[in-house]
Amino acid sequence: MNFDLSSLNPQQLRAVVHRDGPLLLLAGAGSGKTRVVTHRIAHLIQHGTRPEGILAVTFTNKAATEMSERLHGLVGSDTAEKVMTSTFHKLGVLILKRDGRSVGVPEDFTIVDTDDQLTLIRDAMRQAEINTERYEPHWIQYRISAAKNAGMFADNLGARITDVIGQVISSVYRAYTDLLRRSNAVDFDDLLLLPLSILQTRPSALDYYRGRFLHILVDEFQDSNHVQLEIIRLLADKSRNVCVVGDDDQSIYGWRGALIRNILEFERYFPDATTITLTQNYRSTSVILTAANAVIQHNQSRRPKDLWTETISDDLIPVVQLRTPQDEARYVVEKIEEISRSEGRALDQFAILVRTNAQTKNFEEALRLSQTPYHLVGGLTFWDRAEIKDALALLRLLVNPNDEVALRRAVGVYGTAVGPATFRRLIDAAHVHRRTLLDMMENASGVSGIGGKAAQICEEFARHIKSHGLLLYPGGPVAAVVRRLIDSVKLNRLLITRAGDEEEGTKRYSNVKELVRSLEAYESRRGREASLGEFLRGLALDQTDSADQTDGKVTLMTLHSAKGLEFPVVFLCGLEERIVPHARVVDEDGDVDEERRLFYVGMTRARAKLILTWCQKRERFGETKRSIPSRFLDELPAHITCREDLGDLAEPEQSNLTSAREDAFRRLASLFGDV
DNA sequence: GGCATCGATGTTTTT
DNA sequence: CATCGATGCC
Ligand SMILES: Nc1ncnc2c1ncn2[C@@H]1O[C@H](COP(=O)(O)OP(=O)(O)OP(=O)(O)O)[C@@H](O)[C@H]1O
Repeated sequence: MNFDLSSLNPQQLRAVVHRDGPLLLLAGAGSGKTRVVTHRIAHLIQHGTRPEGILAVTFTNKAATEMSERLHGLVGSDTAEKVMTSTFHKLGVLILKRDGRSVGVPEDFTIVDTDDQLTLIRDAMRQAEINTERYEPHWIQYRISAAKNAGMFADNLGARITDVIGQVISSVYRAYTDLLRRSNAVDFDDLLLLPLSILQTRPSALDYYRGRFLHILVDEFQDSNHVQLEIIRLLADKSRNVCVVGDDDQSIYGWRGALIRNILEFERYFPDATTITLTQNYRSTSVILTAANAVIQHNQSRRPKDLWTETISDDLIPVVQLRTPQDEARYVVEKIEEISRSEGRALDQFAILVRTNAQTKNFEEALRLSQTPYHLVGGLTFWDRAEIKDALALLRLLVNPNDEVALRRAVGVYGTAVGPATFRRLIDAAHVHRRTLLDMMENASGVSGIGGKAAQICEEFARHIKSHGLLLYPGGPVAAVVRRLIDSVKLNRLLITRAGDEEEGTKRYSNVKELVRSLEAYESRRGREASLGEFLRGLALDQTDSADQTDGKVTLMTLHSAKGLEFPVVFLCGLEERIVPHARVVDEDGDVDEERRLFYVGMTRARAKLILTWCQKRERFGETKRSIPSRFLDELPAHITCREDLGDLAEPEQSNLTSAREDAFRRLASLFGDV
């Protein structure tokens, strides 16, 4: 073990060695919360706790990886590997795999993504006879998700909200759940809700997990929702060994059900909790911290904190005005080169943070053009390509022949002649005969209403899937079977036909081969433990390309993805009204304070240098519109910022102001008949 | 039942 | 502007 308690300040030390009962560490950005978590784990292990008995939960994969890496450095790889560092959703998969049968989920379940979810919601609306014109499927999807995050099943929701809208949502929710279960599938929210339900209703399961996880630690607890809190509550109820850390000022997931009160009122849920706060920031310079503190001060309800730092700096924070996002990207890339050269910083010390994934496009172009190595976090990935989803649909079917969404997609690729009507008949027949959809397809000619051509294609397709499905068995080869299936359906030709262009089709097929390579890599990693189902579930949960090295590369990502990370030099870009705060929040009377927290999170990622930029013009939905700087920029103390104007348009704020003033003047003048 | 064209809608943010 | 679903024609 390679860790040293003397590297902690007295408060941190107290938290690390705290023994009896629940512990809450509520502290500001960069005060060493995550460091406490990792050191606490190391300390527990050193004092005899089995590493397997420790569960460290985070909310994002990146945070889990980060935690795991820090742990490796502290206790060595062999030990670190045994500690269960996981996201809540991964933990949910673990519980569902072991105990899902009691809630109607088989071992080899499918996890549907948000696209599939929407497809299913549309189906469910049709089934529940809800007009898709009258109710926006997206909105229903959102409402169902919100209900799930609040711990409600369809019946709970229907009983609780008795007005028409509540009934509409709960009826779709019910039909949607039926569809999911019939497909042996769950959605992301189910990965939390169903495990909670298991823990609540199956005492033997609860006992098992309580015995397994003797110590629980949760990072970024301000982002927990109702269901997550309840899971922790149940798991820790007996041992009382729970340590949660977080910062109310960094709560940025309210839109997916996170409740700040989970952390602010922690003592209500764990009455015997000890609370420790940390006030020294070890990350940022005084200038950056002063700026961040000044901004977050504008939020109404928050726990006041007095964060301070010893790192004095007199570098002002540039607030740079650019003309267009293209200019902005070029400027940032040039600046990175310049700073990198003058200060001898490697490129992995730089991060470009933006509000939306769409904003990354211009930066990618500029980075590529200047041949600056970069790495993009999140956004649309390799796995979102149509041909990859097509191929994945085939794999999903191998594992789970009930996966309706996958079947529809896969058949569509395999051949024409099978459309919605055929599908409907198959589903109905499967229902009547209580067989899987794939079984019905195999005997499609026996289903009334399905004609020769369609039946033939169905049967052919079903035989491909079935015969290859038989080749999969526990401990057996995986990638080899998949390769065989892809050859036997002649995916290569199918993709070329579909693309209508040899070259394009071949390109798509090479992406599929890339997918197979990734499966091979997974298989050699897991050896005989490898299973296609696990590979697919892992992919649903985490689409990070593990081959994408971050060393020596600039990081480009959204503010949300940046939480918990730190970089010596941070660029916060696109700081305009309608971006930060986002238009949707402003227009729909949303939570502007959460947007401010997002800005705060961004600023506090920076260790040494923070550079803020905004553009005068920006394209939205094809048309270029004038932008004005984010209101949050006005909240920065003027004496620590330095405004730079690299735009070429007249100040829009001023011209607006002027014209408004002129307007008022004219109106006033007209009253006196003096125009 | 497939296929082309048209039009609405969307870019928050993640698992 | 680009995607995706709905509509209508073959
Ligand atoms: N006692 C300490 N002495 C020196 N450095 C420290 C100390 N505590 C924390 N740090 C350093 O400060 C930085 C921030 O720590 P950490 O990431 O744990 O903070 P955090 O509170 O989790 O931050 P955030 O909430 O903003 O994600 C890290 O680089 C960490 O190594």
